[in-house]
Amino acid sequence: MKRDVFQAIADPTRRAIIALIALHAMTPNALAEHFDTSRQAVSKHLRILAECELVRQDQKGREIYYSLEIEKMKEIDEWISQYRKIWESRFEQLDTLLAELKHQKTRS
Amino acid sequence: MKRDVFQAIADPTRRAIIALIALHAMTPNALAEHFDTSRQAVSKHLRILAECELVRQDQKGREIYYSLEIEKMKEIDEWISQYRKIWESRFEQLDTLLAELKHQKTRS
DNA sequence: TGCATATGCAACCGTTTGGTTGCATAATGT
DNA sequence: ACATTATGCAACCAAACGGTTGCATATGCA
Repeated sequence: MKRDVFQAIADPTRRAIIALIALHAMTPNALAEHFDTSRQAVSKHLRILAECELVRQDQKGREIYYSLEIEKMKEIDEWISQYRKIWESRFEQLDTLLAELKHQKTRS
Repeated sequence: MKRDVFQAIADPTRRAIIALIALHAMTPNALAEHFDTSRQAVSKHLRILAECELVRQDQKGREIYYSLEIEKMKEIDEWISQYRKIWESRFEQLDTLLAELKHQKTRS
């Protein structure tokens, strides 16, 4: 069952999990307390996140600490960056247009 | 039926549609030729993209030209930017660490 | 006017999703 | 040793997803 990163971040609960473990590693139990779903549901979300390598697991005794694999987030950033280029270039175009208008006004 | 942007970009076909209409506006028929699904399936994807305001529709006669609403893409960029901050700060930390190590080596 | 074309919508269908409950396993503490 | 705690896994279920086909509507053209 191959899942990609975009599938993983589609669910709001998973995005919330990502936000939480980005700050510091957390156990499934600790995470579950932040949501009004069962611990097992959170565990399922973590499994999905682990499947596409968005989280790292560190076993400490019987506890497993999950933390964000920030490198994988770059994949999303790379995807959005191609569109960032578009709006940045449009902004530049607007910028030069405004400069031209200002120039015309000064001359009139 | 409220859908958010992350749901919308979760599907690979929709991401492909986004990539196509980012360059120039296209009709559903023209889009459908790029995929091996029915025109109606593409139409459904367009409806979902339109629901969360990721596309603009321009009617020209009986044709409807769909183009990317680039502003909405910034929403995704804003989300990812909070994590971009994390890996950039980590890179800086690594950078200063390397600088320190180099300094120590020079002094030894 | 009549016919082809472009599109959206509704109904249906198999698969996936996100949740639940129950159970098994392993580590901790008394 | 035994009860408690932390976790994952399997089975089940309703809802959503992504696709299909069929049909309705509206525009363009001869």
